[in-house]
Amino acid sequence: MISSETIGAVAGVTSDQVRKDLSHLGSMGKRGTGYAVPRLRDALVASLGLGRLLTVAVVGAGNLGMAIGGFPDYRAGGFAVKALYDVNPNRTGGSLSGLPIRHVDEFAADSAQAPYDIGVITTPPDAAREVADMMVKAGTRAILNFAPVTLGCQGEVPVRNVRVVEEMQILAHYLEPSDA
Amino acid sequence: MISSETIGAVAGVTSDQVRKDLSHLGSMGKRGTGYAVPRLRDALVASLGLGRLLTVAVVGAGNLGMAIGGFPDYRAGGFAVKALYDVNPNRTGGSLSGLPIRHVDEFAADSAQAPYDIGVITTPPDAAREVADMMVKAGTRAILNFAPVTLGCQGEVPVRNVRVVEEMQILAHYLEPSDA
DNA sequence: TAGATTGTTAATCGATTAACAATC
DNA sequence: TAGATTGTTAATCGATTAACAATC
Repeated sequence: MISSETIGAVAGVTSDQVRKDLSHLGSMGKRGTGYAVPRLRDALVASLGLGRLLTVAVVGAGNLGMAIGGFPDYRAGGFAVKALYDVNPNRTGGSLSGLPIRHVDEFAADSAQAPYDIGVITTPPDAAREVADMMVKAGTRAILNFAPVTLGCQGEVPVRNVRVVEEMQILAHYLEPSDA
Repeated sequence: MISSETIGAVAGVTSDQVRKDLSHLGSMGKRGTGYAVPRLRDALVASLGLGRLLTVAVVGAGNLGMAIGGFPDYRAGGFAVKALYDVNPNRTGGSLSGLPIRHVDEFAADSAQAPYDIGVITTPPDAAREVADMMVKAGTRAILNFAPVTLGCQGEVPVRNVRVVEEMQILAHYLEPSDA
């Protein structure tokens, strides 16, 4: 058993917040005693859709793309990297540590049955927007953009129903004004 | 000149929001005509501290670290990658496309004069928390964590004054519950 | 003057926090 | 019963949106 107080202390939020959030799952706790951990975990897994690995496609088989897609450390923890895509036929067709490297033209067909949960963009900046549009059209559920360019809200396909994480760009906003 | 209406249309927000936000800079606009672009830009640059490049240090000179730190595309756009750090003496001492590869023990001393704006963690997961603590102690202003591990709010040094971007982990939260 | 657009005040909305009756 | 802790309702807070007088 665990109390909302304990969960809050561990997570760095208030017990009120924990109870409020958990109440969305229904009445999971027992008054006077707290929450049964196994039952709570099962309910969270079911609610958040963590019962399966999130599928990942990496587009851009350059150094960054291969580093993210190809190495074991970055293939752990709830994510299943399914394929690496590139536009250059010289790079495609083979595989990298068991990860197939496919031509970017095959992305849509590969997505037809089951869209990717996460599309990672590791192309040069001038190709990023085009790739993002392609992913949106193919039903990719989230886009993580590592190309040093802001995709923003313009483009052929409006980015809706898809969260675009503008990596470095967004980070800059977190910084306080320069003291220099 | 540009109006709040036009800025809002481009940025995808309402004109009210634009005016509200810009009012923090003081009275920059002219009623009836809008905002003078050069004056507005200057005020934004001054306020957001964009007058200089944000300095970046990458810790972990593995494939990912070298891809992010060493290649031109990822060194553009307002960021100046200053150094790559690693714990393995066999990897340190040299340079990668002009970027010095230094031993991680030198990080604190290198930060003493001018702390890094952004510290990028590209180590294996079991070293990430230790590196984050080191960065916080050294005054690093923001941390971008690429190690597939959640740094969270625990650790030797509480993470204060520093935004930790939990890469893949945070992204998962953006996804809606699985439909599978 | 008349049309346009700002800057600010008021209203709305949602999320967080506080409080507490319910109840284990 | 008495202490503990939930689940929910009310209060607070901040941010977004609406409205409009000021004024270019």
